[in-house]
Amino acid sequence: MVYDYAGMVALADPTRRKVFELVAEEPRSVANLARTLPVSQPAISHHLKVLREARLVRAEPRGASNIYHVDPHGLGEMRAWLDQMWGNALDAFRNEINKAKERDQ
Amino acid sequence: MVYDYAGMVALADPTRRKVFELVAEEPRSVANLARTLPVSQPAISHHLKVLREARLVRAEPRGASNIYHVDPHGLGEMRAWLDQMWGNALDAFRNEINKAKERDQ
DNA sequence: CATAATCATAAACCATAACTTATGATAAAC
DNA sequence: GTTTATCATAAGTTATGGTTTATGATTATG
Repeated sequence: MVYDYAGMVALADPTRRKVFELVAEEPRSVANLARTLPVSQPAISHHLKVLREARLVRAEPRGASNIYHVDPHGLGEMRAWLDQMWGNALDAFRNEINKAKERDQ
Repeated sequence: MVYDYAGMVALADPTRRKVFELVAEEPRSVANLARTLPVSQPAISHHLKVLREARLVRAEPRGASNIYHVDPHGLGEMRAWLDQMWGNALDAFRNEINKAKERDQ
């Protein structure tokens, strides 16, 4: 797995999480997001850049606007990595339980 | 859903992620983690506190030691929340696709 | 009882990152 | 062609968070 955790970092910030959720709800322009959230337009642009580099969203130019959508591929990558991580964690946990049971016999 | 994202924040830091992975591999004491990783013992304690408050790990005193384990319940909560989040995101994405198709007919 | 080991917390420090204002570039509208 | 709207980037400030050293509390060890 070559996933680099960028998605975790991206979604760890509350403002950025809100941006993502709004974009996930329906595609939106930067201006729309800036109007909706209580931060400046450059702040929105910056958050979108982080989300973009984490492949959680994708920009699509429409005239002077940039419409942002979720990127299902990036989302899938992150999901796969997390599924594996806590799959491993839960497997290890089950092993511990079993070892403990054997000891107690 | 009342999940408060603490798990995302917890796993966004590389050191903390490493701590979690080591604990997930097998239960470990604070001293063991401090010996294994290139950070001080207080740093380890601090990271464990964040992971604990996110309910990703659980402490179990054994003499003077504190043995940390993964907490399957907290892990399950985070997983459920994420599954719902990107479930919603992917549903919304599919809706957009369908709307676009209808428009193009 | 004295010493050593384990751990959590507090204080201080520093790097990073989240914001703001300012600016320039591109595209639409008039 | 001028103006207006949209957006990204740069510079600078503030806030946050990860780290270390110092310390005290608790538990085992001799």
